[in-house]
Amino acid sequence: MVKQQQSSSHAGLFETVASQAALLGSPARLKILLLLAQSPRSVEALALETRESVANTSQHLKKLREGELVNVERSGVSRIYRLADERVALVVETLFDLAELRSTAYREASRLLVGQEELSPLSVEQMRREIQEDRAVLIDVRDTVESCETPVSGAVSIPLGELEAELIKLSRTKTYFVVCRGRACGQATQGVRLLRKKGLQAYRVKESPAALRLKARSLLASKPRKDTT
Amino acid sequence: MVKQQQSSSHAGLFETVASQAALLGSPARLKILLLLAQSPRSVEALALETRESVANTSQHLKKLREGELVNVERSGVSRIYRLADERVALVVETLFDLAELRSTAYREASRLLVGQEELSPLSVEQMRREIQEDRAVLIDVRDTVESCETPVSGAVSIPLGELEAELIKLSRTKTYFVVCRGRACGQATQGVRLLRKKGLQAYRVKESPAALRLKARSLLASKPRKDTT
DNA sequence: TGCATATTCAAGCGTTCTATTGAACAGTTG
DNA sequence: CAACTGTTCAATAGAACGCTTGAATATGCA
Repeated sequence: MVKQQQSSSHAGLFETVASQAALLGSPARLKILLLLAQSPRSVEALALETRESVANTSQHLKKLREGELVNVERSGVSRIYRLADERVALVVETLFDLAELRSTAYREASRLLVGQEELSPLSVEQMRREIQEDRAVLIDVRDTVESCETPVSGAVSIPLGELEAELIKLSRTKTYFVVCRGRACGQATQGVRLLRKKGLQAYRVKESPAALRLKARSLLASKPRKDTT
Repeated sequence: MVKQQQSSSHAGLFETVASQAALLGSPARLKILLLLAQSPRSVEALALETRESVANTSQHLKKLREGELVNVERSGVSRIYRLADERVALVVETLFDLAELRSTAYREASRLLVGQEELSPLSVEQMRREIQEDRAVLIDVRDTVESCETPVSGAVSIPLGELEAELIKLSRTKTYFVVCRGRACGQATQGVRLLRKKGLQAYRVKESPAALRLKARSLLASKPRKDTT
């Protein structure tokens, strides 16, 4: 038995937050947001990459638009959607963090897709130091479109498809960190396996480019260092 | 037209994240989580404070339990629910951040409930410095149960109901920062208005106790200072 | 043992959500 | 102007959701 207490929310504060949070409660929309976090895309492109119908994708985008999470602009015959704010990507990332922390179902699914042994044992700060001191190289295996639109500072762009051909140029004395779209993307794992098959020391970076950008910024804020790249 | 690209999610990675995110897409559950972020509570207490039926509250809690966001333990005749992890509170806080950033509806609702002019113009770090150097006092106006369970480091606990009686003891030369449950809670605003009516310089702290704890920790990590309190 | 209390369960009802289908609506290009 | 393309809209069926009601379960206490 507890004494009653004014809930102090006459207005729809919780309702507005919930309606935006509910937008993140659909796999289809999470996929869309993850893709938009890499680079702007047309409806058709999103539909193709999420394997959903165009109409369905358009409807999801409509909701995301109404929820002020994405913006549209016309470009010729198509409409290009983009995240309304980089911080939207970070919130999505936070949800993946949460699932990793607190959902056994997620961890099982993740084990199947991404593997564990490829993960980098180093923190982002440690990796960054290794890279800055030339003992390691950070490879971004995403499409060039994506790595141009949302570049990872200090990373070399080698799309996964070209990685095998580039292997010959890689130094055997360095450590390789591989980054892709983030947790829910298997590309980095594939890249790591490719590198390891050639005897190179390679690890997967768990964080998404957006999260890396944020961390880089806060690292710079707390202890400024000279920028490589 | 974009070249097709393996979506690389055979397993239900997005589905698992979405199912957890969907839990946060309901106002009733957000209220529950906000309350649990302050202190553990029984089903009945939660039902009373959220003004929902007990059965309904129980069902929401069941979902939250299945989603591994809360834990239960028996205590005599009632069952006490608590957040499974402090980081769950931070994710909820993040969603409120997002709404504040990106939902005009939220900002309107917030203006009605919480007011703007009471907000502290200082960052958390600045406030903490003021407090450590004795120019300011941080007042936690939550119930003593809550302020004991999730204390705010450096804060004095004066429940809102007792604030008026305590006014006489407050120094006129100091600045007062008032903290409550966070963004969606009007108590701090009421406290600030009370203090200002007496001519004291007072501001509302937007962050929740959980967020303050996190920030305090990372501040300590980056530039260690001696701990007051 | 039996009653009171706190919580959960089961069923039901109205609403909302997702994905599908087919049509409508621009802009673009010949 | 007409054909085409990319996108949105409208209508729909099926599932899921949120809340209510009433009953069932389990613990504490006389």
